Amino acid sequence: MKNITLKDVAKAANVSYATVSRALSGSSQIGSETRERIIKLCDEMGYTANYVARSMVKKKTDLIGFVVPSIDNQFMSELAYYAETCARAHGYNIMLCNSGPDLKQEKAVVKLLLGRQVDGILICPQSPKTFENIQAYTEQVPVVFLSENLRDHPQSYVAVDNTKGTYLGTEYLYSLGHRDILYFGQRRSTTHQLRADGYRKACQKYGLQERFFNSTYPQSSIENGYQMAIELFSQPIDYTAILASTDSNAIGILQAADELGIDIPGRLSLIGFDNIWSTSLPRIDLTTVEQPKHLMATQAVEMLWDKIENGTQGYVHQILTPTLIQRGTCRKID
Amino acid sequence: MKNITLKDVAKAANVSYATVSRALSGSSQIGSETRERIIKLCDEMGYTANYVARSMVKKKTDLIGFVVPSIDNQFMSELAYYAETCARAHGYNIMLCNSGPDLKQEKAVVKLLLGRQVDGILICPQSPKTFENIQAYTEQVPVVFLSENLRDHPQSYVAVDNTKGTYLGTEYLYSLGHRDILYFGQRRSTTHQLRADGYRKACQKYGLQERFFNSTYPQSSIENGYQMAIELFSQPIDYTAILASTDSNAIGILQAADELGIDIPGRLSLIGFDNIWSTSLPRIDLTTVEQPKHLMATQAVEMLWDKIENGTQGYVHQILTPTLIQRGTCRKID
DNA sequence: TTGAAAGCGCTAACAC
DNA sequence: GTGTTAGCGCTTTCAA
Repeated sequence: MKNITLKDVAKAANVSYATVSRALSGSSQIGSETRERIIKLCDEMGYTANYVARSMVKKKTDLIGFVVPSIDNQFMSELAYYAETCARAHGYNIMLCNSGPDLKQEKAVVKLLLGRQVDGILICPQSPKTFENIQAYTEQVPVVFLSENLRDHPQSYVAVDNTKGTYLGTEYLYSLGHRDILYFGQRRSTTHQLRADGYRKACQKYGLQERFFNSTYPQSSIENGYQMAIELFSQPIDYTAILASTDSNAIGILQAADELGIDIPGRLSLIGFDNIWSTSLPRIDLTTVEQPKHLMATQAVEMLWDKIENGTQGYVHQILTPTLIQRGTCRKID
Repeated sequence: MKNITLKDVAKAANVSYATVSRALSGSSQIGSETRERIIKLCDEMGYTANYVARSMVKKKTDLIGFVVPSIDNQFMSELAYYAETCARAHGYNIMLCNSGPDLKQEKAVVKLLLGRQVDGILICPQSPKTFENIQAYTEQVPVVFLSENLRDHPQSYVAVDNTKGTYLGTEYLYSLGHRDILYFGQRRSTTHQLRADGYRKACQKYGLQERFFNSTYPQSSIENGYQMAIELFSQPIDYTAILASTDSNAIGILQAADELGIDIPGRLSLIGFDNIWSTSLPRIDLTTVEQPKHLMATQAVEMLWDKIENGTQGYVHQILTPTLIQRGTCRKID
């Protein structure tokens, strides 16, 4: 299994190994006939360039670290797909790391990635504390944060306009005739605060009463959404629609409603947020606010790419526009 | 942003840089007092070992290539999660590559990974042709195939016992009183042939008539399942249960049945295969055959690990046992 | 126990 | 246009 190196090829071609290197790198400093002869020879000998050695001298690995709390999360895996594809198109490869469940591990993987000499890091923060958690490293390598709003932190990130998203959702419910809309969400993260803000703004605009139901669980999940919804539904339902802060929460609400015989959308309209893939399943068919995942991932990669290739300094906060996906969980009322 | 190297630390510590290397690698060839002094110093100076340089001399990168058709596929992303976690626990990192949609790209990414000097490759084949497609490379680096049966190919793989899975499903339907069971599946891949076999075996065992409905689409997906189901349901339904070859197909069937007012499980029982996460959604609640994803991924990583660390030759076909997940889409009949 | 030095495979600056 | 050579940051003999 001995690897064929540049030297081997050089020997076979009877040239110095710098010449082989030139032929392969497409340098202009070489005779086209020599070049072709060498390229052909490399092919015949089954030579594969050693990227590690190249990285060594170039001080550049063409590697991007991709850090997510958990790649099996639907939202993350979609982002990962687009990010990997886009990165590879730019000549970069992805090193994948799951950062969950705690800040310690998140920090550890970022450090590890640094040791691997990645040219940049793309990170979906696992918590609002992530920024501070890895601050020591963000000075050593270009980093772009993805999917979480960092608000005014001096770091580049790409996220959706969360406030606009919930505003859109609320407005849509209003246009359908709903006047009593409940916001169902988490308290903790910045993202959730921004989403609550959008709801609040729309309520003010349309003169609706603000009604919050805040989950005591820090993480949004189907299970948590379900538990909270059961609690919610034990009280009188004096509203006609629910705006959930995430699709997971919304699906949990759906489950609770099904069990309790509360018809959605007959009795209650429901809107989620994220547009994860499952929401489009026929039996779920959840009306929701879409995060433009393809665009988010692509923009994040290109932002990072720009930092790496051009050494662009400073930071940019890229806020993408969400769109409402109308499906079957909302109905018009009078 | 100048990186601190061994040399810098050595200079500061007033020792040769070999000594620093020894201190860090936990060599016994060093005075414990020197070691501690150096380790402390490394910490203070914020030294991070350069993995690329180490790889260079060790001729080992501690990197595993992970190739999947598309990471946003639920099944794949679950495997990826477990694989990454397990690999990292063994000191390896994952380079992620999407191989879809064609064999050309699959081959390209494997070649790329080789150039990256990965120590091994874990691959979820995108087609039965994958084996031949990348054969040129499987001699150059340890490779473990994941999730597809390669049958008698002389390559290591980890897969579920597909035949047993459908056998289990058929048997379960039989135990529920079903005597007319339709198998709904793809033709192309080995996996699907094996799944069809399991159905066939169970039919023979229990004296049932074999009834196949084969999709003309090569890929299983909700959309394809739906289209085929619409076609299927345009003919008389003279069976009481459907055994679908995948969860995606099953969910497509569910959609078609919903639209046509065919009650599941009232009129028709339905079983899927894979137990992808969506099947557990409250409104889907699909009875299905589980592939032990955690075990599959872990075993595959450890198999690869064994090949890498111990240079284990030969190949092993690891066939894992599927289990039936009873949920809400099957009912007892008389 | 420590230091000196070779070399991993490659790129790039410098000669010719 | 092509060859020579000096490293990139590290591990690992070999000497001391």
